[in-house]
Amino acid sequence: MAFDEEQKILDDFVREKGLKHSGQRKDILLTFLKTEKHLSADELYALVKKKNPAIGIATVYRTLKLLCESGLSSELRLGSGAVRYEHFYGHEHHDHLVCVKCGEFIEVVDPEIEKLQERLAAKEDFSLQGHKLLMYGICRKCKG
Amino acid sequence: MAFDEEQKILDDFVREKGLKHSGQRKDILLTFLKTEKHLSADELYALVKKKNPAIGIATVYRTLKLLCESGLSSELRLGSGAVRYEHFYGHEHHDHLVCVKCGEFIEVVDPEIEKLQERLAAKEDFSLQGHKLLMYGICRKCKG
DNA sequence: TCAATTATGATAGTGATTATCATATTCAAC
DNA sequence: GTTGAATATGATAATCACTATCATAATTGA
Ligand SMILES: [Mn+2]
Ligand SMILES: [Mn+2]
Ligand SMILES: [Zn+2]
Ligand SMILES: [Zn+2]
Repeated sequence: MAFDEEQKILDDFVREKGLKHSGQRKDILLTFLKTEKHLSADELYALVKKKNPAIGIATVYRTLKLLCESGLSSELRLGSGAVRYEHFYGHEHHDHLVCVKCGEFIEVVDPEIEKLQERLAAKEDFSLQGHKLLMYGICRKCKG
Repeated sequence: MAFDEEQKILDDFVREKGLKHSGQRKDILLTFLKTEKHLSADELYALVKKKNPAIGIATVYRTLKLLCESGLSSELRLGSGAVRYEHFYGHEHHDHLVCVKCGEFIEVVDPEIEKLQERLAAKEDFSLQGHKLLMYGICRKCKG
């Protein structure tokens, strides 16, 4: 069975919090991990239902919250509309170029930008904990 | 009467779009301009009502949309919760340090970061139109 | 096996925003 | 100035993405 590491992370998190195990959470986790996309709760719900049609949307929301808390997933908020979730564990930090035409995400990192953010925060005597950088524009494909 | 430039921008925008003028929009604009804060629609509504108690929240939302379209205001989305609006016309582009404790915004710019974003986008053959950089952490005051 | 505790699914409720609609205003043409 | 077609407004219903509630089911340590 794949995704052993990720499953262990969730199991440990659940145990540590005094929670109990459930098949639904496992189904949701595995479905989430199988897709490398930036999914909304609704989109993930649709996918999980193929494997387990009895599942409820509330459980998907509850599980996504656990995945974020345990470090397996992280939120992505663009404009209005639903929050999207992406893999976090085992993925390097990255920022996103978002195509305003087709909605495509391009994942990017620039170590220099990361460093300059630290410098910028330090100048304000601000303890930087994290950041979200979204860059909007037109992707290569959409430029034609 | 102050804010002549801004009023002209809205007037021109309204005329160009074939819309009509209204006192409510003027009240909302002037109230928005008088406050240098990052306001939500509800907060602005509360302020405008002091000057014009008959005004409706729907008109505040409609006007904020016009202000953004005409380049007088721009949206700021942090986490969940209401969208916030800040002055755009006559203000240099800037990004924000957001204190996760007190909610304070610190406005910052780093020309090098701006430039590196362009380089990053160019590398992906992506036409950059804009960006939103939010940096989260603890501000000087909250560190004590 | 048992009992305490947590998980689940259905669904009601919420908060922010948007749509609808009857009425009021604006404004160009007379 | 009056008119009338078009837009604006305020009240409020509707929507969207969640979040809370609750009765029932599953988990788990004793
Ligand atoms: Mn990503
Ligand atoms: Mn600002
Ligand atoms: Zn594209
Ligand atoms: Zn602070």
